[in-house]
Amino acid sequence: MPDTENTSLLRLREFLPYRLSVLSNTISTRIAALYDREFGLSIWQWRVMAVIGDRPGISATEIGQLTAMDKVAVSRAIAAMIEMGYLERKTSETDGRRSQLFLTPAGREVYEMIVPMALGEEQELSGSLTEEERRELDRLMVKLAEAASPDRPLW
Amino acid sequence: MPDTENTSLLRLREFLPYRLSVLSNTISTRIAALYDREFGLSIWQWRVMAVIGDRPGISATEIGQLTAMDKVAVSRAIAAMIEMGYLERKTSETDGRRSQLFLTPAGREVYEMIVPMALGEEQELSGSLTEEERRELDRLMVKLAEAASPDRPLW
DNA sequence: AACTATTAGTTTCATATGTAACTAATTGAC
DNA sequence: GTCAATTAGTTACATATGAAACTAATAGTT
Repeated sequence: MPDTENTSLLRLREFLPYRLSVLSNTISTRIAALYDREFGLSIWQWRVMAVIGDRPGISATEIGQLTAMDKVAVSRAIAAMIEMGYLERKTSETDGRRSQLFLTPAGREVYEMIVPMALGEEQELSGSLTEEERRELDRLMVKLAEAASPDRPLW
Repeated sequence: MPDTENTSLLRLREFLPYRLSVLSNTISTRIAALYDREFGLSIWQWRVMAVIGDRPGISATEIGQLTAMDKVAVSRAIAAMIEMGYLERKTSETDGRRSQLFLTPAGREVYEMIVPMALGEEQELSGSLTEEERRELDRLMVKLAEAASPDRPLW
């Protein structure tokens, strides 16, 4: 049994973390370009908007928890969208540190346009899978997420 | 049929592009921390090293194609690892623009240590799946990659 | 009430990253 | 052979990102 000089072979393109990363980046880049072109929003801004659209009055910290973004990124995304006139911030009456975030009419307008686009994008993606495959993918991703962070309850 | 004010609902956490991104980032961050701590290598540097270890004499451009990294990122990763003494560059004799890259003995040493770690990491991840689930995930990812970039032959 | 610890969110700073401009070498057309 | 077009790789610049320090408000302890 010749023990050739090649230790244990590792081929990047068969390597799960690598493949996941490339796949995710391919998709994200594509979507980012779309939202940027159409609405001047970054992915992060769009994520924040998505959450606020779904839960008006939510705070920055909660957004961070829901989107797995860190608080600096959330803060910046909010600041930019307030600047653009898409968001409005009220200080919570019961806790002066906490902010409560809402879409402005202009923000809601964008939101209502972008949601169908986002869903369409997803359709195009997961539409390439059968219903059963989607369920299976979902299941596998949950398993991987658990394996990747045994501690944190990510989903 | 009440048409409530909520257009078509989008819940970020059920949104495939978002979920993929979070999963991939979770895994990448974890791996990046490991390689950085143990060897002072970034993920990009490690990817470049992985490819060179597998194909000594490869050029920067080819590395870019194999790793889906852009040429600037490849160039920087190479420069840093030459600086660290892990890589060696020879200019191709048949084409003066092309460089040929090799691991130095020090670089190979790191490579031989890191490969098992990387494989171990992957084991921990994909070890959470059965053999059949792995094959299925593989298949689904290929489908998604094709749907995401109908043009480019990514895999 | 005063004092410490904690939390929400922002700012600062250093680093990472991507785009575009650039240099150097090669190829191809004539 | 000369000159434009292409290719490999680097550099420069502008922007994005993350960690840590910071500010302001609240909560908890005595």
